[in-house]
Amino acid sequence: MTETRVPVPTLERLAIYLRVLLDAHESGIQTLSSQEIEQYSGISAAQFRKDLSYFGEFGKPGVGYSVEALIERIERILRLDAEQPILLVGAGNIGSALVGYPNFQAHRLRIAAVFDNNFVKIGRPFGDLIIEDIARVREVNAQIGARLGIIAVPAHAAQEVADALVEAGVTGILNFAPTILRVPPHVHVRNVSFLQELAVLSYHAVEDALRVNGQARRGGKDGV
Amino acid sequence: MTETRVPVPTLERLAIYLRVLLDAHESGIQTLSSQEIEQYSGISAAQFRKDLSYFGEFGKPGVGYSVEALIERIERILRLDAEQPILLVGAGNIGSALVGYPNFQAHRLRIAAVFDNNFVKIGRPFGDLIIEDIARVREVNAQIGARLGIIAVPAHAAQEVADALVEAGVTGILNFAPTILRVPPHVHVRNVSFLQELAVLSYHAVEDALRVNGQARRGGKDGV
DNA sequence: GCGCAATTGTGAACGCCTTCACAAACACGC
DNA sequence: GCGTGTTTGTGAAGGCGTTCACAATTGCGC
Repeated sequence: MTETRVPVPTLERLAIYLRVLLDAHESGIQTLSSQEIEQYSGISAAQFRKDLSYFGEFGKPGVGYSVEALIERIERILRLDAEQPILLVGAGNIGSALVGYPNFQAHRLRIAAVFDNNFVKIGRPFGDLIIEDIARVREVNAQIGARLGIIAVPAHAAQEVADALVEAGVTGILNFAPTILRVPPHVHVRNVSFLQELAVLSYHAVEDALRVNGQARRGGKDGV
Repeated sequence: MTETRVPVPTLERLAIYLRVLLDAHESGIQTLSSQEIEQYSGISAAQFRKDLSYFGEFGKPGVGYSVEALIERIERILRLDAEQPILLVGAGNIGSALVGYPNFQAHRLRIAAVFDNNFVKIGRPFGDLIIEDIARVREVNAQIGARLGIIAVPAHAAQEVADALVEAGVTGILNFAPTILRVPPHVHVRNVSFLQELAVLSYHAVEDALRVNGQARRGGKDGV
């Protein structure tokens, strides 16, 4: 039933292509070959063509891809052709950064409401918005109809917020809290974890430093 | 030469295990089986055991893993056993959120210096730190010796900052700017892209909504 | 119109990570 | 001590996404 024919990595790359194409469009470029897209995106030409092939044919052999048409196509695929309202929960540091993030606009993503559970914050302005009570999320989203939500609260509160968002009709959650969220199968979660990213970099950065210094790795697997 | 024996996904999961283990440790739990870790982390027991096998043996058959010892082991693998200083570039919204992010501490990650190129900001306090001139990054890092850097500047300035960080001795970069960074082969980059994450969610959220409504997909691949 | 150069779309080969399945190791009770 | 139940560590199998390679298609110049 849940036919996820399109690989998730492909979707992730579509967003990258879109960015490259928007840049090119702004520069007045009208046509791009997969080869050129490789130059700008760092993703191989073959990969690009394969990714697009999941959604049909679009380029012209010997010519390439129409920048404008491809932008429209990818936007339609990613449902970024119409404005996507988003519910933000958590009016703290991260929430603040997100409200002020300038790049959403270009992708027609808009934070349509902000929630918190701290009664001191509720009612206060937050960017262009007023912080609302998380208890009212369902009520508010009955008006907005958002399918996307962002969780930017401390880890211990994240699950509760996730439940509330799902209750309110959200089917896609971007989670900044360092916790595993339990959600119904029809809801998609993507986690953003600075710590995880930094941990991976930490491993590589120092690992490489040891190699560069010509320092021998202590023998066997145990020498880590 | 560059023997990356350990898969990157494994490293990403190590950070997750570490979090689970730290939680368990705090709860006074002394031993965990791979089965129980699956419960808490959402990652399969087999995967967990396989991941650990890259670094040697550690559990005891019939018993499980010592929480405390495993924490130490993973911290050593990820180089989080000693404090890791980090250079942050960009004293804007995102930079502000990062400086205020409370969870770094538990992983011994510390933002050791903040840089910007805006002379209005330079010299001002930023969290516990004073904003320094990005032009001095090399000089400053000669003292700090950081191998990790975070780029939290607008896309158009990101490449220049990356070059400066590499010059200053950084070998791992966490990039928040929506651009592909060109770096020497010994430098590792990981990108954090809210837009990309939201785009993927946008696809799924609406895709599923259509299915739930029982709305037939328009025929063929083109019906996207 | 026709040959040539460029570029697409895609089946097939490949490689890598995940999952499986089981022998080996250990605790515990009797 | 020995049998039983549990859990680990890991080769082998499997699945999935990437890369390869090439036939098909188009533009362009002559």
